[in-house]
Amino acid sequence: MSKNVRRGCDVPDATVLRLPLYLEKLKLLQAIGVEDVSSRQLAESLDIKASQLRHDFHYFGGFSRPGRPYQVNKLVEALEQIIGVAEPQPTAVVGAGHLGQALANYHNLDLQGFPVRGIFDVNPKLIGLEIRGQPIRDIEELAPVIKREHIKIAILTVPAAHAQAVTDKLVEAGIVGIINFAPQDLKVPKGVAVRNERLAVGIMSLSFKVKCILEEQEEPELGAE
Amino acid sequence: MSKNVRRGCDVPDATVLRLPLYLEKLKLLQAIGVEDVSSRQLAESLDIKASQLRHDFHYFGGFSRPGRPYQVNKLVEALEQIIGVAEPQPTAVVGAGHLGQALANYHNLDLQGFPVRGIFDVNPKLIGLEIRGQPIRDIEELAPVIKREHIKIAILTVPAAHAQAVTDKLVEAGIVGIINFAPQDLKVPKGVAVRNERLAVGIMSLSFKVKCILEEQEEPELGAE
DNA sequence: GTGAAGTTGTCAAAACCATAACAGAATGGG
DNA sequence: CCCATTCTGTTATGGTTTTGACAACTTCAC
Repeated sequence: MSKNVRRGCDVPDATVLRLPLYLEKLKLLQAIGVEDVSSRQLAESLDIKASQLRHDFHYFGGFSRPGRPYQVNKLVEALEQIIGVAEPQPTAVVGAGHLGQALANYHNLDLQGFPVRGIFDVNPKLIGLEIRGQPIRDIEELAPVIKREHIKIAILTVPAAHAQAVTDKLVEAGIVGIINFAPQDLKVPKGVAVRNERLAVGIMSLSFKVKCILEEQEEPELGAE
Repeated sequence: MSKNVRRGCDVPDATVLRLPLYLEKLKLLQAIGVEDVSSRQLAESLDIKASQLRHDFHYFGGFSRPGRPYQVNKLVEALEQIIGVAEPQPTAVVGAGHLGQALANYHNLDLQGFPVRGIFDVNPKLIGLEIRGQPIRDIEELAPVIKREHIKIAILTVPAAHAQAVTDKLVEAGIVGIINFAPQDLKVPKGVAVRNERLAVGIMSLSFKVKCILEEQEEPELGAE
């Protein structure tokens, strides 16, 4: 009977990627005072199938009972718990170049539950500068600040050449999750999660589709009929 | 015999997402003078299976002959052609807030084949300011500049509330691909591709995994044995 | 020349994910 | 009370992607 053991991990990646979308939309509904929502309504507003939504939720056990629609408040609470943003997750921004500063300024991060509690760089010209109340600190202060503020998640925006070295420091300091904006694969030990956010990948995959669209428009009569 | 018709589109998304990674790694090899590379070598350096790499390449026809490893130069050229960056793709940045400015400054975009040829905003305080040689222009100039510079791809970094309205203008002006950083679904006509880059989705899916890791570490003895 | 080692292109099997289908439960109207 | 409707949880079906397997080919050593 090892079925009950599953506490809610070992869920397909594809499902995990959708959870934030569900939460986002539900918070919106909550904000305008909607109390109940059916899987069909919610799914349609996200342009997915209702069965997929229910299937996704099913990994975490029932959020409602058959016959009753979902209660927005309960669902928001449950998703926050599942995603891990029921409590705010203090976050560090490592690398205070243009992108790092932009992210530290992005107050939506705060709203979503990821307040920035530390900004770091090596450049002496940047150190001391304040962004939304947080000073840019010398990267040497990484470990103490991370421990003091109980930071588990870091946003890495340093140049690719330094990414691995800084990552090692982050892991050493106790960071468990890293969002990597550097075009560089990171090696981390087991027990640390990395998510790569590569702008170049995104724009190139878009470029591929753009090229396809333009080619199709040029020769629309080719092929069948 | 409609098999030869396939010019290289209708490829799985998952494959398209990997093409930039292949190209990136191959350019690196090229830079250090490597001439040949086998599917195994290349795959290992990207932490994927060699069979998957060959399978991906297979969508576009053979890049080599059985028995011979791939020639780095030819492969780079072929991938650039496929992705559509054989020629530089002039790109617009729409929304010159913190993120927009950071992206306009990100010179890696240039290197990857996406030179910024237009930066736009509505804020009069920003208009006229220069970023890497490009002035921030009034958003009213969108259409003429896009046409003059033959821009097909736009990076959208405006607030969510304005995202759809600006998108409509972009489409009207002839944009074919949009990278959307706003947490807002965009409606576009057929013939326009959109790629969403949502930081919130990334950080939340990471948060989920972090939560799982921390829970596992707390109770590692539960379950089997 | 011949065999061994290594390679690609290609197809088949396995794993994974999305969609559809349906049983059981709640609600509301008559 | 009872039926029609609506809903979820759950399982089955269908499709896509990943992985494995192998034939055909090239190179190199001997």
